[in-house]
Amino acid sequence: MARAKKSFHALFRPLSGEATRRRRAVPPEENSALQAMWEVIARVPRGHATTYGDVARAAGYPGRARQAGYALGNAPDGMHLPWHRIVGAGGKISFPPRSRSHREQTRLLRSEGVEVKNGRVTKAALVSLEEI
DNA sequence: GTTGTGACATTAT
DNA sequence: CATAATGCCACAA
Repeated sequence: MARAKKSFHALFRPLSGEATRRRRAVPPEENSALQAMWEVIARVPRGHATTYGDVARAAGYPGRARQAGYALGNAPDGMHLPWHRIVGAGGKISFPPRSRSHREQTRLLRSEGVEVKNGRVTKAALVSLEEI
């Protein structure tokens, strides 16, 4: 009885479906990294600001500042995140000067007592999320 | 597959 | 102060 050799594919058959990693099209609602960052952003206190890097770190993703930016840009509108409280390293507003967003962010920050000078929030306004 | 882009950060020059 | 080089990683094309 010629025992049929199992085919290569049969031997390396998918470990039951799960192995079929479905990359692509990960809806933000299922992206735990984004979720974590949204959580962090939501608790940045009024009258203060923090940085993208800080958000990423506090969310458990150190070194992924860009993802923090991505998280903000893709946050559902209904979430009402305090997006204006997130700034670049050193307190620098990350939008191009004179852009709509830049002006709006400046306005919102000032409206809650944060001093913004030359596109930067003062150091005193910056809060490390470790302290919260 | 690869490449380019980006609400970034850090370090070095 | 400014620029460049890296690192980082999801996405779109």
